[in-house]
Amino acid sequence: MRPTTKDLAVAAGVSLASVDRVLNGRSGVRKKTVDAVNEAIERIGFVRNLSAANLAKSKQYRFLFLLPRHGDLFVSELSSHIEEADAALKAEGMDLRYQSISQNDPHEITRALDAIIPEDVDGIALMAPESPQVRDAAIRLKERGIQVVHLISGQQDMSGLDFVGIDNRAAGATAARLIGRFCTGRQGKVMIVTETMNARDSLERRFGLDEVLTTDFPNLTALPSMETYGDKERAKSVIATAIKKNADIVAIYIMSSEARAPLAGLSDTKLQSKPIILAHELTDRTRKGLMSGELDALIVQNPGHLVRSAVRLLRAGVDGRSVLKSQEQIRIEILVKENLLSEVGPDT
Amino acid sequence: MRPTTKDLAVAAGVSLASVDRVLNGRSGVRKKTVDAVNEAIERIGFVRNLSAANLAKSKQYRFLFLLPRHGDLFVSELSSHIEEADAALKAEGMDLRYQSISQNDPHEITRALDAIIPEDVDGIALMAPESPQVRDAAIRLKERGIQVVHLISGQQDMSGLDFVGIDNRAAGATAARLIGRFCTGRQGKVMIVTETMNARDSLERRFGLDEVLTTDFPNLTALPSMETYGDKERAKSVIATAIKKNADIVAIYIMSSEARAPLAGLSDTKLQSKPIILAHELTDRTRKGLMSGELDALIVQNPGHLVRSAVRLLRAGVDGRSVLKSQEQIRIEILVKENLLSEVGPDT
DNA sequence: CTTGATCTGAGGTACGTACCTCAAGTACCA
DNA sequence: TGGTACTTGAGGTACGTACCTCAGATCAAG
Repeated sequence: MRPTTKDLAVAAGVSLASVDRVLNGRSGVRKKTVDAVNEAIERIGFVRNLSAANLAKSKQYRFLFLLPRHGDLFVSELSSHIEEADAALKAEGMDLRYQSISQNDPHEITRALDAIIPEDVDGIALMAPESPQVRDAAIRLKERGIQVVHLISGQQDMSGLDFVGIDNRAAGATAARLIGRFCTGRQGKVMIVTETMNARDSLERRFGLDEVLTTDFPNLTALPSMETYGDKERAKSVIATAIKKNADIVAIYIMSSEARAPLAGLSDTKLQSKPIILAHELTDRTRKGLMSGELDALIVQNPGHLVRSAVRLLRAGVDGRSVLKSQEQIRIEILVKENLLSEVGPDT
Repeated sequence: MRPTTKDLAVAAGVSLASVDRVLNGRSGVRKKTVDAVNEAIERIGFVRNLSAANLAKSKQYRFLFLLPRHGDLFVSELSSHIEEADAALKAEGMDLRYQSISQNDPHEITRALDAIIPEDVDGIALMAPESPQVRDAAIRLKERGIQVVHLISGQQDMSGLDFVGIDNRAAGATAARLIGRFCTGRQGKVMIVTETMNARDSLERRFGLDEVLTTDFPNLTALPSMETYGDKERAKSVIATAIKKNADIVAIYIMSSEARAPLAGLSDTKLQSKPIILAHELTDRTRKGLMSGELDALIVQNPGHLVRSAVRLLRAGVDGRSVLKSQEQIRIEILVKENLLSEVGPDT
């Protein structure tokens, strides 16, 4: 059997009370006693029984995800994974919820953040576009004892707040690598479409893309980023204009997580030859596109991982534990038609 | 606060003892009572407190991983992830170990399996080449009340035993897709190297590769699979012979998890133009190869996921729970230089 | 040596579930 | 109607940790 706190007390030559004081970092313990306990922990290989600890604490962790209101398909993926994680983690004392906030009004977001009180919520996972107001509100939250992590987009100055999401520079670079490889021996332009370049993730992806494209694929020239603002008609018109000016487009990179508008805009256009098309995130739309051959590859972050990673970070924050940030790095996954099905993958 | 068994008893109008009988599937309960309890569970949203349950059971799960003795780099990756998982899950009553078994002697493997007794071990994760003797020994284990899952390779007739690993047919198909895409506009041969075609995974990968290559990439012709038997010198000679016969090799697919011998065999060969090279699994060697440009892409299964998935399956087996097999599907990941770094990824 | 502050030990309760025993209840059959 | 088998309830202990109180020990400074 594994050693218990009782065994630990005996091994350290102190009382259970002192062991408790050391283990839970309470004050009023001589350094000598602390050392004795720590030494005994090492010696007998004591590991705190998490089940018992959680039970004794009978602690509930209430975490709130704040997601953009007029969400795209990827946001609905996220919310369904939140529900799933909530169900799975209920048994461990978790209570996960999500709530919609404005997509672009910093004042509304700030008001929502300021309205949150520690009595209701232990931590927040915030998915919101970058703005100084929001950043300050997040810091105020933290000062009120509420944990905050940034989800997916992140703020420019993270101010010691944690970030959950992929390295978007690397994601853009990955896209460039695939595009370059898929276009071996061809010369031409790469069209880049996104919802808005105001989003930090789009900026970083573009940066990573350019880096690899200019270095490794001089045969390809990236066009200026085009913005759809999530609007189909606008997407159609800007794309049509771009194609008229550049008949030699060989690849198209859809940078934003919402691929519907750009894909709709592309539907009835004509190019010299079928271009390579890359998009982000796995949704019903992009899955369909990949299966049918409309899309050539996807660059994806796993929404389940995002949610669970955010929860782990928030929980570590509440418990005052530190977390290896590198451990919470979200993988940049590449999907083609053939490895798409394996994407139902484990939680793990 | 969340409802407890006590609340559940009140809600169902029965005693705590009956609730316990229903929750833990004990016999001697009228259907009517069972229904009443289940109805109440739904109604009040009862979720068993896992921490309390684990504590009360004070159960230890002892799982043993059996890995091939003369393991390649990927096997060492696996064992280090087992140690990691062991440390992480100790607090939840897990005890994970691994042990080396013969790589190819079915009799020795069978002896090892038959020597395992339920007093020592609750479950086995077995990574061994396909053979009838081993399959039967695994079934005997199960009959003795020891859970068994097959890791990575799997047996032909799974006989109701669980399998943890990627869909190797799909992995081969993914490789074909990448090779085909990376060789756009080129005509030539695809060299296929593996340790041995006796392994089920190599067989299936080859099958998936051929399927996609013949359908979608008629410009590429796959050569017969070449076997290295893990030997550098042999690798050198077979590869040299193949290249002499086929100067138009445009791509090389290393199917086995051990890429060292084939890569060594390729090191001082000359081809008309630099071929595309794909390999499997992320090890120090393949990471280096990918970074330096020696390798163009990797097809990878995450060893941490494999280990945790095996543990979940074994534990579910011990607890008599069922698991959605689709939930335990291991992802087929594609790595290029740019998304390699994100591969330190989270557990979860 | 006294005083006050700091530290330690003893002992208790609580968390929610598992599992045990024993008595009492119900149903059915002969 | 009595006997038997099945079903239910009451009450208990146990798991390992957290957290509380209070008395007593130890220590440092005056």
